[in-house]
Amino acid sequence: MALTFSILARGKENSLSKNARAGVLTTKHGTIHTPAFVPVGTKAGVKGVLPEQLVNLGAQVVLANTYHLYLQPGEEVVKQAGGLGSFMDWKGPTMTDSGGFQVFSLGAAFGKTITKIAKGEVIARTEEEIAQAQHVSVYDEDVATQHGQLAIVDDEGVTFTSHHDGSLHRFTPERSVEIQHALGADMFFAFDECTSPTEPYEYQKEAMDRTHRWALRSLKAHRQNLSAKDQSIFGIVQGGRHEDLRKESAREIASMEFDGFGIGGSFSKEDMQGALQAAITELPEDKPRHFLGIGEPGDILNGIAEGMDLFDCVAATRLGRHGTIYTKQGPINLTNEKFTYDFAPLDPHIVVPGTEGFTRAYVSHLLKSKEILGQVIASMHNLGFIIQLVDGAREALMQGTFEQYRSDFFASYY
RNA sequence: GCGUCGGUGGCGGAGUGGUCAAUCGCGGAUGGCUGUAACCCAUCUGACUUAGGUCUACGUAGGUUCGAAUCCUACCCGGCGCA
Repeated sequence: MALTFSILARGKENSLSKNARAGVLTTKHGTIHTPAFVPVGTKAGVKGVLPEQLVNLGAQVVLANTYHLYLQPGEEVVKQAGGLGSFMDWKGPTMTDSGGFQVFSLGAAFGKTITKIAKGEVIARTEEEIAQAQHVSVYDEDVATQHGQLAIVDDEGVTFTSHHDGSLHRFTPERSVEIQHALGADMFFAFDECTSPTEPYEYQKEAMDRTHRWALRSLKAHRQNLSAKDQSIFGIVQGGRHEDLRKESAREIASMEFDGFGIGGSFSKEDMQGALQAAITELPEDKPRHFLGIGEPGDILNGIAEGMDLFDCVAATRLGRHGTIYTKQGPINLTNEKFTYDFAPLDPHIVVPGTEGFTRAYVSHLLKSKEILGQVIASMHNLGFIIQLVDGAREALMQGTFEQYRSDFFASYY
């Protein structure tokens, strides 16, 4: 077994967080205490933060991306380097995402304002809009350009136009797994289709069924490659915001012999909790669960409450680079004028190793003057904030005080 | 002193008779960002405003014209060249 998982503590019976758990996940490259936050290093590098600093911040595992590394530098380079961890000099456990998210971000979501989390009311597209969108059975080379998209889905796989040079590339579940074997992460995901919440029910169902078939193909491709037996594969639950589909998807994916499970999709904020609850009840207790692409501090605590174990999210580093830092009182945008003379610590209520001596005024200055150090400090701060938040949640679960911990957080964070 | 080129909004720099409160870039303000096409993107950036407009503006002062940042005259200031 490439991976073992055991649960050490659970949320209190009859509490809102009775499904929460704290556990230990072991891989060939080390142990992960869960719940855990997984910093994202899409292209085999967490933007702005050295591996050594990640360790100091408390990071236990990092996640990279198949699509991006396949395009650059190519999986063969990573393979010859000795695998992802060796390539980037990260000594702990690693994960890779399958490229399924790029089906969405370069496909239906391309050039749109809609992203991982949709804002406000989600309105299903009209039949006309759907007809014009990316769903075709036979790939037409001009379709992508025509509709301003870089990814086109069909039943067999996805055709991408490289965002680097416009060249055409093809991903199938088998190909994604093959690349992920070359990347060699301890844990990786089955190839899936992440859908837009604006898609109607019928399409969510169709995409979900396709994701299930792809899951089976991903799993089969993985099990057939005995040289990859140190790697673990996670299946991904889809189903959009519909609770019945989420349930069905979770049941279906759970019936397959995956080592762990991911919950994917693009949500509107209001639908997230419901979709999560619907899926989780169908997942086996004894395997790790990863909430893909989530999230913001509050979303993570809510995910933990529902029983999720792993979280990855680009928000911490992206927000940091763009000038926003997390504080116990909520996020603040350090580039705002009001921080020019604010000589307080970034967040007076926490200590993030490596950034504890910097003032808001200083980092504000660095960010506004576009000094790269500002982005580094803000990214480190945000990663440290999230990791400590999750560490605290794990601690609270062990102590039986998680519900209190969560409500304390929401009482001051807004 | 003569000649010549030029003086435009915080800065750089377009515009060279009406469609100009004036393209664009920088700077500034604010917002966005949740499996990273993301050191990115969006909006605003003369004043007042009942948000439709109103007023003051393209070195200064006059003038031509229905109409001038744009044409003419004088002056002031700057670069360059010659004395």
